[in-house]
Amino acid sequence: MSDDAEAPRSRGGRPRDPSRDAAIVAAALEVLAETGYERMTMDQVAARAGAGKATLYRRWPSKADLVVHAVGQVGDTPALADLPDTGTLRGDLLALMRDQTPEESARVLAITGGLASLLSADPALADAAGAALVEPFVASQRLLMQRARDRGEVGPEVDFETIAFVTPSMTAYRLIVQRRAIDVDWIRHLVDVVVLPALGLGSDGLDRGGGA
Amino acid sequence: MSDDAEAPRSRGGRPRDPSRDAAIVAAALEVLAETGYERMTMDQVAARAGAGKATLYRRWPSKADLVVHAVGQVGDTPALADLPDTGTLRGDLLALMRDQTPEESARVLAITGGLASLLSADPALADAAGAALVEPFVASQRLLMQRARDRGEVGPEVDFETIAFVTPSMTAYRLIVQRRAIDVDWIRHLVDVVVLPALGLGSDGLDRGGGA
Amino acid sequence: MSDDAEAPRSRGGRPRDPSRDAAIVAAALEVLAETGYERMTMDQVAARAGAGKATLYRRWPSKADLVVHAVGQVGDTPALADLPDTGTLRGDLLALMRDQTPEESARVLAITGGLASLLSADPALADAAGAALVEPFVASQRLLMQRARDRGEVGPEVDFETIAFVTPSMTAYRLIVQRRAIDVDWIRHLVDVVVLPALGLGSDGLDRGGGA
Amino acid sequence: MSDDAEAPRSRGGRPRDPSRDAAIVAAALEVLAETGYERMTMDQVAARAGAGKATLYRRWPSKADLVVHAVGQVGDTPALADLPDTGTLRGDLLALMRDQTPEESARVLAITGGLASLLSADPALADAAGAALVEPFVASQRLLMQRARDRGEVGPEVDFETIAFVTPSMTAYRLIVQRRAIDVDWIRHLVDVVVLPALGLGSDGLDRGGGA
DNA sequence: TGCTAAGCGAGACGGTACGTCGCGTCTTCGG
DNA sequence: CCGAAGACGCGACGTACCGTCTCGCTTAGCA
Repeated sequence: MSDDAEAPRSRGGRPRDPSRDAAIVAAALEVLAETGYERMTMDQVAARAGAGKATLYRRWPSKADLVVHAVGQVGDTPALADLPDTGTLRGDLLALMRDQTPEESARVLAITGGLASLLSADPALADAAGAALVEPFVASQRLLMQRARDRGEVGPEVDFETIAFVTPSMTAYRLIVQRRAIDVDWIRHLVDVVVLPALGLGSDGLDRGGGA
Repeated sequence: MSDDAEAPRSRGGRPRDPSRDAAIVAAALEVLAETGYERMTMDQVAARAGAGKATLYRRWPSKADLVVHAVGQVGDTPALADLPDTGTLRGDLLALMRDQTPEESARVLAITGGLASLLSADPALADAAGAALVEPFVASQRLLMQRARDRGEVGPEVDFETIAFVTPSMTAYRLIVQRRAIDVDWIRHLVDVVVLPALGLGSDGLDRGGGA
Repeated sequence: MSDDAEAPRSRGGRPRDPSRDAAIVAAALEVLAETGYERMTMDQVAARAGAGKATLYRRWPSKADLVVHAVGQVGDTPALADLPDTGTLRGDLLALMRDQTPEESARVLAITGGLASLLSADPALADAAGAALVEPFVASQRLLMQRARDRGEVGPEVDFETIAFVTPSMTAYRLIVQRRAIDVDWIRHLVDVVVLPALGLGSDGLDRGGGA
Repeated sequence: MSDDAEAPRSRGGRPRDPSRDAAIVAAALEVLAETGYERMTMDQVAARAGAGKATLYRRWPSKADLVVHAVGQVGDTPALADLPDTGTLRGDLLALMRDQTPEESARVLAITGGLASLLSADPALADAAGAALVEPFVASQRLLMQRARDRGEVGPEVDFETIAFVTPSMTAYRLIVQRRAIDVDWIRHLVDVVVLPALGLGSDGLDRGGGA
């Protein structure tokens, strides 16, 4: 990845005001959470950010791009580096979700709900959104499982490719279709009932009973 | 309480032409599959149905309502009565998907992709869409599992509530986010690697290896 | 004028209810006076007449035709036979307008105002409207003048063709453009100041002073 | 009290492009002359002006308002300052109409015909149309007569208020109801047969014979 | 210090789709 | 076959939003 792909700042002229980026993204997320993607308008966002529309379009080429970028900011994308390490896969998977306060969860719910529209707006955009929002999530799942295999916790024959999508898929479904928040109990239940069994980590005193 | 709770006004006036409903819904699904929700226009649908726009709006109050209704029709909602009965849960779950020809699958993919926008347009609408499209799917999963329990194939302690959502969730994710079609191999892999293990039906000669 | 131009009432079937004609025309005039031609709708007229729209269109081929017919009814078109005969042209011309009560005048004002739209809707229609509404008026002017000439009151060289249009034109202008009612004073002023001088009947003790 | 009582908001924002006003008004007049008010559509006007519909509606709140304004522009309102001055009232009145080329006359005919609809659309609109189109015409008549009085050509007792309306009224009638163009012969006949006699300017070698 | 190029808020602009409404026709029922 | 009721095809209306384009002003960085 070279640096030179960034020097079109020809010469002279007022530099962009970085404070506008933050204001616009914040306004976009607010409006998105309040009204959903369809009903959110660029004028609304500009007005709430105290910006002109040209300032928005100077930074992002379209409403969809702005939203993808904004939403990408909110998911404090668990950096693959500092994933939790509790010693067991179960502990790791639960820890991954533990930080989510209820408020944060509600906010993500609202935004995610408002986001679904994007997925069909444009195939390329759907890919971008998927890559920006979901892939990091899938990647962390995969990485935790790989660590478990390295520890010998999981056998070498297990196929991660499908199982790594279980939690992201079901989380997305719950957020978007069911519009229900993600809480620790639900995550624990999902891990114990679906993910660990699929990985061959049987029912050893895990949560196996009924749940919502 | 009788079923025919439908005699709203009638007395006088030309009755609605039921053939228009069908024509409109068909046209809507065509256009939806071809262009996606955002680019589909009501004029387009009306023209293709050979109808006036007023005829559309007399039946559905908005574009979104029309689409939700139309999409609800397409799911040849597996009638809970005639679900497959192959003797084993695995056979049943695979048979559930077997009818899907590739063409049908591609069509569902196109429509589903075009539909995602709707989920955020209006919470009530999202509920309606969810209820019309996904709940029947979840219900058949649940019912097949219940039959397996009745046969003694699955223990009484297993929690269906979460597991019944695995296949619908992952199917939706694949269709909407990944935009990949559903084929039998993928379904078999999903069933063998995730669903059956979660139900306690271990790896007895099942597809357990890697897959896409 | 032969009778045979009227016998398409083929055979059998319920005869038309003549009371509907009157109800429809009355309703049309009401709505026309209240809202003007543009804002008057056929549904409105039908509803007020307690009729179905088909009943309207069975009698008149279009909204414009209905209105022309209806307005033609209101102008109790001075039958050329029983024109007033006071012995002098001035007396005749004034008598022609004398019947108009203020209420009648206001009603004509309202309707005429609502009518103007018609004149441009369709050239043929404008002709029809002109023929039905204005020509009889012009004809009575012409006829009164002709009688005056026969009496020797007016010389044989005077050209009626233009002068017969003076009162109709100025009346129409006042009603449509100025939206002011026609009253006896105004008519007398018009006759004395414009019409009679044009006919060579000079200012002999006539109203010659200023007026509105 | 200064004249420039016009500084509504300004501060910021792109100013309205005055060239759009002209283009829109021109397009409106073209379409109006070609098709009449009823058949003229705002999309048509916008397309021909190379403008968006919003640009039309930003300036005029409705189709009717646009047309009234546009038609008001067409009347190359004989500036009261440079009215003809031939030395006699008859010469002045004829000169007033002389500039009208046949093409201009046909154009005015087409537009005026297309305009009549408006008169009933809304009383206020009718007033506006009257004020914009007819009042200047009446005013020039009145002014020419006043000059004749100042010259001693016309006696001080003659009432202009009614006579000034004769030519405008009869012109409007001819244009709108009869849909016939205005030509010099007809004007001369009108002046000689009606207007001058009403002013007490007798038949001294004037056109007094029959005419259309 | 003053010049210049670019950023900025504001909002007009060309398009395009929306959802509504009116016309004139057609289709049911009951008389 | 008439009449009330009202659905139908068509097409224009006026509104709203997108993404672009001016305006007049402000704000660096280079001279």
